[in-house]
Amino acid sequence: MIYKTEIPSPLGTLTLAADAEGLCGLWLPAQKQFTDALLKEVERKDNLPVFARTRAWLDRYFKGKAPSPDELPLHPVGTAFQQQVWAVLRTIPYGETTTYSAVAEKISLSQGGKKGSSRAVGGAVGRNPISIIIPCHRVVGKSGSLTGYAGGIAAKKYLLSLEGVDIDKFTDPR
Amino acid sequence: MIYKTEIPSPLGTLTLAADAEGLCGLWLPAQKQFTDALLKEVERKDNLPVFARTRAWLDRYFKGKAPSPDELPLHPVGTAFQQQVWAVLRTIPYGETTTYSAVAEKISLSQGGKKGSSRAVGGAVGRNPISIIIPCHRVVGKSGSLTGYAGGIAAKKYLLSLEGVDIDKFTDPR
DNA sequence: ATATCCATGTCCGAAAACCGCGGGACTTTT
DNA sequence: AAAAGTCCCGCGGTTTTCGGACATGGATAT
Repeated sequence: MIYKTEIPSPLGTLTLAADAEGLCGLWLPAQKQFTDALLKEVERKDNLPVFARTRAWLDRYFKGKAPSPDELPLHPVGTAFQQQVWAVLRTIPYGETTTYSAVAEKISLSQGGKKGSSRAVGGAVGRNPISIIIPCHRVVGKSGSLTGYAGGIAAKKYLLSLEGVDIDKFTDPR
Repeated sequence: MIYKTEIPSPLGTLTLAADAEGLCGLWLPAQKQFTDALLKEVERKDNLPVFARTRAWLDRYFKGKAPSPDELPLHPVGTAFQQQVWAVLRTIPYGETTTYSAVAEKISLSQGGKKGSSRAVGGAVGRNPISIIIPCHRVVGKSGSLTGYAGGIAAKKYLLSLEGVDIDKFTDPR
C-alpha cells in the first residue's frame, strides 16, 4: 500500500507519497500526471511520521538552509540505470550545478560501461520521482542552457536562486 | 530468495520451488525450461517445511486419495488475468473435468468483462506454475479433445485416470 | 467426420519512436 | 578572428507500438 498527502510550499501544493520503506514520491503541482498514474492502491493519510519529517526538511530548505546529509528514508523506485543516476544526483552539493554529460561520465566510471549516454541520463533525471530532495534541478545543459524541469522551468529557477546560484548565467531553453 | 528441491513420483522426478510466501512452483520432468528460467537466485534446500508438506500431499494424491481442501500455502506468480484463471482451476472438483470456454465464461461472470476469451484462458492454463496441485490437467477442449499439457499428454492421461476419469471418452489432440 | 477459416484475449519479443544531450559543421554577429 | 546562434545527427535507455503465437471454439464447406 502507498500513502499520500499534500503540503503547501512557496511553489504551490506539493504531493507526497510513501510506502513501508520510506518516501517514494514528491511532486510539484505541474506533475499531476504522476499522481494520477499512482492513484490505484493509494490512500490518503496525512499523519505518517515520514511525512512529518519531510515537512520539517522542506520547511528548513525553503528558509534557505542547506539540508544536513540525508537522514530521511528515501525509496525511489525505478530501473537499475535510473537508480544509478539518482544516486549520483544526491552527491551534487547544495548550491552547485553539474551537467548531464558529467553525470554520465561519473556513471561510466563506477560501472564498467558506456560513454556518451548523456541523453539517457536526461531521461532518467526527468523521471526522478522525488523532486527537490533528490536535486534534479541542479543538472543543466553543458552549453549553459537550463534545459527542462518536470515541475516547470520557473520552479527550477526558483530552487537554484534559493540555493544562491546566479541563474543569470544560464540561458532559457529554446 | 527462492528455494528448490526434487522428489520422485510415478511421473518421474518432480521439481519444487518455494519462496517466503509458499509453494511457487511444481514442474514435471518435461518442463525443464521453467526450472532453467528460474535458475537465477535459486538455491537448493531440501528440508523446508513447505516441501515436506507438499511431499505428504503428493504421497496421498498418488495413492489415489482425493486431497482435502487446500491447507497448503500456494504462491503462484503471474499477471492479474492468470491469477484469475488459476483461481478458477482450483474450484474444479477432484475427478471432474471442464473446458477452456467454461473457465472463460466463469471469469467473464465474476469480472465485468470479455466473452469468448477461451483462447486467452488456454494460454494462462498452459503457464500454470504449480502442476497437479493447481489442477490444470482437468481442463480439456470442448470438442472432447485432450488438447495439450505442458508435462506431456501422457502425464495428463495418467493424472485423469488416477482420479477415476474415463479417459477413453477423450480424443488425442491432432 | 474432417478441413478451413476466422474472431477472440493475452502475452512476448522485436522494432521503432521518443527524449530535460552534445558535438561538429556552418552561418551570423561583434 | 572570435563568440554566438542554427541545424543535423549519433548516442543510450526507456516506452510504446505492433505482429505473432497460442493447451479454443464457433461457423461453413467438403
